[in-house]
Amino acid sequence: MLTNARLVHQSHDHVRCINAAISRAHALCSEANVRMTATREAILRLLWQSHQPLGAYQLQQQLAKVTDKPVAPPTIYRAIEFLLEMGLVHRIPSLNAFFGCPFPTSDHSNIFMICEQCKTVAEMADNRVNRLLEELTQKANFTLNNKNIELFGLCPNCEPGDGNE
Amino acid sequence: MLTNARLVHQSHDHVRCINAAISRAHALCSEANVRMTATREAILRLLWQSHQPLGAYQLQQQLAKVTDKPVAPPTIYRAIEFLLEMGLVHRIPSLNAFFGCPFPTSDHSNIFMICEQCKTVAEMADNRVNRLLEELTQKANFTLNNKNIELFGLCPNCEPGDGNE
DNA sequence: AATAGTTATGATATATTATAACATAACAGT
DNA sequence: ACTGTTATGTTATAATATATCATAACTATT
Repeated sequence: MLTNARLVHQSHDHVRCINAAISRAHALCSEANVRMTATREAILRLLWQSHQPLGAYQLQQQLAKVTDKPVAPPTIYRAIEFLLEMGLVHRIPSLNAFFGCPFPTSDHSNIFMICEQCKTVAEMADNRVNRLLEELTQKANFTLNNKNIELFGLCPNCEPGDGNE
Repeated sequence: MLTNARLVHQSHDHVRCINAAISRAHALCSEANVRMTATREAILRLLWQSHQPLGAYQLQQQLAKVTDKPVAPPTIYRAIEFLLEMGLVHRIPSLNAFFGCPFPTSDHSNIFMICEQCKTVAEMADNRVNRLLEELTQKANFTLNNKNIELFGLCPNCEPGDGNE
């Protein structure tokens, strides 16, 4: 099982998170011979600001603060589209929101743990889940191409009883 | 494992599907002391017309055909909200669309198999999946409340090689 | 059956999310 | 410098969803 849950749910040096993600992104792009432009990097950076996903229009607002000139929705969506294609970000359909993928190089059979209170998203990949779903869909003669597994609940920080601080 | 995959993917007496769903719905509502009104029934019926999910505005159009007077979006969304709460329909977030739940009485740990070609949705519930996800989330100290598991691929009818007809 | 309380719908407006279409700019290779 | 490609600007609009206030329908009790 591969997960960033510990990282997401505990306080950590998030600047390193961001920088690591950005440099990974640059590496992936130059490898793929595609351009990590200023806009794209800015958006990716914003999506890494926290572990909470952001909507396109939130991104637009945040971007307006950071850069000088405002940017229209299509630009935002184009950048997002690019980042999605490169596997650098994920979209959470139930939230209409996006966030930086912590494992851009691994295959994307991803499971998202979405905290209903603080909205942070942690990610998980697990082969047993993959195998099980593969088995079940095969029984139904369904050819599985893609998954979106959204788990809603409370992260350790928002769980009243415990507390992880 | 509980699934309606066979039913969805094979030709069957769909009028019975619909009627069964509607009478189950009535039963559930009278049991819960809530009202299955004409609008709500009409929408539920539309959502059962096929095994393809419908968006709110599609429902609005379809409803306009069936009934005489047109109905505004809030009415549609309110009916949907009610049906969702009663567990009679599901929303597929990636599609912004809704469809009739085949197992309104069972618990809703549901897995959706969405055909990328014909758009039909079959549903599945499986305890192994539930247990596995419970186990994984526990390891991450995440309290699991709800799931949305969307599987994208090809149903047997749309799979080129095979064919199930 | 009149009344009051609750629940459902009508109606209007508007918020939110996403894309179409066409123009311009920046870049990459010759 | 020129050309083709890729990225962004700009404007408009489509598609999805909700807020708000008014009216109607139902329910239970007098």
